[in-house]
Order: sequence, then C-alpha cells, then structure tokens
Amino acid sequence: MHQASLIQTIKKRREILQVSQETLAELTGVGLRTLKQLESGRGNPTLSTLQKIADVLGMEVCLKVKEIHPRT
Amino acid sequence: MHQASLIQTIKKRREILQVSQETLAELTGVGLRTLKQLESGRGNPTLSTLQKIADVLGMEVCLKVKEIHPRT
DNA sequence: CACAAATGTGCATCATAATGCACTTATTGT
DNA sequence: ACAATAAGTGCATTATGATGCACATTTGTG
Repeated sequence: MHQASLIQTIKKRREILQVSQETLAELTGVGLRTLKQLESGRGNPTLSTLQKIADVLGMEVCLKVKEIHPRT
Repeated sequence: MHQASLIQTIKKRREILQVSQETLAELTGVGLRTLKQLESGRGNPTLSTLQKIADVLGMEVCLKVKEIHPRT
C-alpha cells in the first residue's frame, strides 16, 4: 500500500462516516490544517498523526508481510 | 497496533532477516542515526520513512478496520 | 442561480524528524 | 578474556511536519 493509497483510504473512510475534516480535527486533536494538507495529497504524516486519525476512524495502522504476487 | 509494537515488529523482522542496522540503512536510504533512534524507542517516524523500511524488510504499511473486541 | 458548508492553499512560526559524527556500551564469536 | 561487530547516545544542523489565520475554490442543496 503506497503512500497515496493510504491517504485515499483515510479520506474515503472519513467520507463514508460522513465526518467533515473539521469534525475529524476536533475528534483526533490533529490540526485542521494538517488534515487538509494530508488529504489534498501534500502529506507525509508522522506515524503519530496517522494513528490518531486512523484510530478515530475506527482503523489501525499495521504492518504485514508482503504477499508474493503469483503470476496470474 | 500501537506505535511501540509497530516499531517492535520492524526490529524483530530485521533481526529475523539478520540484517544489521547499518545494512538496512544502506538498503533503505534511511539514515543510520534515524534507524538507531527508531529502534531504540525514541521515534515518531514519518510515513515515508516507515514505508522505506517496511518495504526493504518485505513488509508493507497498511490500514485496516479495527476489530470489535467481542466481550470474551 | 444563490447561499452555505466543506475543502484547498499561501504565508509564517514552532516543534521535531532526519541526519552525520564521534564516542560509549552491549553482543557475539573464537 | 579479547577482538570485532553491532547497537545506543549526546550534540549540532538542516529539512520538514504540524499548526493557525485568512482567503480562494469547490461542492452540495434549495
């Protein structure tokens, strides 16, 4: 999962939950400016920031061993 | 997965692969000092740094919906 | 369209992540 | 024990993430 898709996942999830960036900012304690920046693609959040957001959205950051892509 | 355990996962994985911090630094392009800092617990890496490391270790950063902890 | 709510962006500031260097402190192997 | 390799730490610097404010742009709804 590359950076962009992680961010997309966050954004999609927020939209599904129908939470505005503003509300999410309040719930997570992450600055609104930071969220805006992130979702608009200009972001390289710290793990801490990412976790705060994921947490409130009912998700969690994890590491998994990469799948080997079987040919077809 | 909280911050500490993510870091632990990284460290464990590196050890299992028998790669030294120094080698990992070279392979990932992440500074040795940064890796040391991270693994010794003083870290709040950026997503980018985390991904570089995970990638080389054959892992990937992902987001997953939290499980509901069933009572018992 | 017109208005309102939600988003995106420029600018400036503060905090801190990333990094190198040198040195200390384990760990490991013989 | 000793040597060699790896890991941890203090200090200093640079790059950039986090943040607020004000304003522009987009989106959604009647």
